[in-house]
Amino acid sequence: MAARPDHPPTLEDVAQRAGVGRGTASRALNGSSQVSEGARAAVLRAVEELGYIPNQAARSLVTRTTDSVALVVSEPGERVFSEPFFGALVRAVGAALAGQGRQLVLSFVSDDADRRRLDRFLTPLHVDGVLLLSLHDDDPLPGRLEARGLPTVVGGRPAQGSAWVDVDNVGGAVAAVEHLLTLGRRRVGLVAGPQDMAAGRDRRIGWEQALRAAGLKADAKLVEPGDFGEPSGAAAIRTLRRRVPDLDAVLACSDPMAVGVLRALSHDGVRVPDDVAVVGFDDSAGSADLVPALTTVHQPVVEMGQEMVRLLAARIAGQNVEPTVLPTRLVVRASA
Amino acid sequence: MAARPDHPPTLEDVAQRAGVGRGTASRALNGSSQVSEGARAAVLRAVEELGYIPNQAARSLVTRTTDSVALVVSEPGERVFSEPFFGALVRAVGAALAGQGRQLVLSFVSDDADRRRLDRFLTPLHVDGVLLLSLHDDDPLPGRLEARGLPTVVGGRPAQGSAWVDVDNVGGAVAAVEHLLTLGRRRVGLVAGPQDMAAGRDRRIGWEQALRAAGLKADAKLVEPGDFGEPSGAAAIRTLRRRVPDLDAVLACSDPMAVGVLRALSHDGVRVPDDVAVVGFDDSAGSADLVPALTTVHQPVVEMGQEMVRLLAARIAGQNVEPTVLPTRLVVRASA
DNA sequence: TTGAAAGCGCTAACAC
DNA sequence: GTGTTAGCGCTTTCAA
Repeated sequence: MAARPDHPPTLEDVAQRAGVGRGTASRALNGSSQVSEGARAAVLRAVEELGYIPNQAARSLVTRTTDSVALVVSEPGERVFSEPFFGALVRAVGAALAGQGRQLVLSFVSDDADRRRLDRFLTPLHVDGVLLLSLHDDDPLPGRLEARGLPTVVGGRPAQGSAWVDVDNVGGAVAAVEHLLTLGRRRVGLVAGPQDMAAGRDRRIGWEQALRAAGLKADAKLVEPGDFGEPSGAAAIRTLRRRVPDLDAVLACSDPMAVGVLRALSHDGVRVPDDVAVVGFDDSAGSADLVPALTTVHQPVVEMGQEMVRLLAARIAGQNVEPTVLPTRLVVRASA
Repeated sequence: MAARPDHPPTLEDVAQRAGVGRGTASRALNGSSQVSEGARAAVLRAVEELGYIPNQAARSLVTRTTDSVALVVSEPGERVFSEPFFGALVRAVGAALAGQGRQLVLSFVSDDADRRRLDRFLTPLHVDGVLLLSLHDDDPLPGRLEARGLPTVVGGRPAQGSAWVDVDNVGGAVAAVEHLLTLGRRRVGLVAGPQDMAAGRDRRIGWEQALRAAGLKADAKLVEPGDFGEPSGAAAIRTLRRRVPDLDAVLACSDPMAVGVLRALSHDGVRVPDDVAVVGFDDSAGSADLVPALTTVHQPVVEMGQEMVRLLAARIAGQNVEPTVLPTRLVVRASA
């Protein structure tokens, strides 16, 4: 039983019960080697009997660490969060953090009120580090945080000057287009993503590279941008086919857009892949299941979450880290 | 400038700069009425000049509150998180919590290691309350937490004895079936969800109710369960059509399953809605956009998140709350 | 190896 | 109204 009636047991209670001083109890629990086996055993037993759980606030006050990291999602619109990609990434981050005994604090920033609130929360005293999912290019947050001495890792795009993790969008697009060319296609369209996001730009760059490398022209006519959403994919493929009647293949730069493309083609009576071959990007963990017959560029979402957490841990430990580019992988399937 | 060289300014620094005592500074910042206007202004100015940010750990240590709540996702499988529903709900919860000045701590529990870890974290000293997304029926967590004196609100299914928020799945299914009957359909199949989840069961119950109320038989032959995923929807509708050749309508109990149904029907050359009318459930925030032509039972995900947060805040404030059932809404569209 | 004691930064009770 | 002070529960010197 705890000494104080209603409160949970404190370290003092544990020490008393174990017949040692508070200092020894603390050392025993924190794995100091300067503790005799006997003392350590007594403390551990007392902990067990009392159901002692350390008070994190008290510990933080003195250690100036919190064992928690913030995952900040800095977004332009709302749509993003309902996409599978987000859930999968958060899941991976959460699991990786748990493995380090750290807590995941999730924050969204969409307006100035959010920004003000976060500005007071994102300090070295409140979190040990921050993971940033920044969807637009000119986000000032990473810089500000680093300036405060808060280790930060950016996910999804190269933020200059800070640690980041990205997937190889260029390489993925190259592989996709090469695959299409191998199939004998020569008019490969691009249902592109937004060009103010690195992911959108990089995929376009890869498409261009592969085309040029094959001696083909990366004609701007072959490109129609969307917003990563399904309807925009459907609209884009229709525009593209109207503009380029002999289009025989298309690379859709997001999962939902690929679905939109497929749906529009199917609706318009276009045979896939006979008339038009389609390759999409697998943005979510399980999209391969959603469209079983679609060849996709697989995005390693889980690995990305793990890598972000790994880099952040290193930075918290004071090490310098190199940015990571995770390889993408072309998953070839018989197109429907 | 802070007194100590490297550390961020403390309340003591603020007080000194404002020319008041630490107590007054504290009162001023916490909005006590027992502070003169002059003193308050001086403190506020000092805060501004120093860039003072309160040390939450120190505050928690004495107030025994943390201004943070845990969102625990207790899951059977992995798939769930990559579904749009999850992201939308987390988003809504995060926003609502931010409005209360509380932090969102996200935790996943899938194995025993997670359970042990959470058991040490989910205490009144670490979080003010917990929001629980429990996907299976027999989760012991809500009971344990309440026993610890930790306010808990369960989302997604009625957990007996505790506060919970659910959407009116029964009513939604009833409305869907009634709509189908109004259209003149008589053989209304059900692509059901897992029957060990309340959401799955309730939708089936609503389907039965509506059929019986119309004097029709809720034949078990008309029901084929899936796992909420798209492929299972496609498989289910095929089984159903084989078993019930004159099937003229179907209610699909999840977003992805509805998509699977539509895709299978379209692939099999079945006209929708002429041959088979389809109604789905809109589990995500934006599914209406995904399948623009599908009539759906709209699930108020955002409202659900807000309501969970609202109830939790009330419970943290010591009030008793009634469980909430959020109304669903039938969104009728011309089926494709 | 260990106990005692000094804080970490804050709130709240207590005097004035 | 306001300053002073006593802790909140923990880690970490500092002596012993």
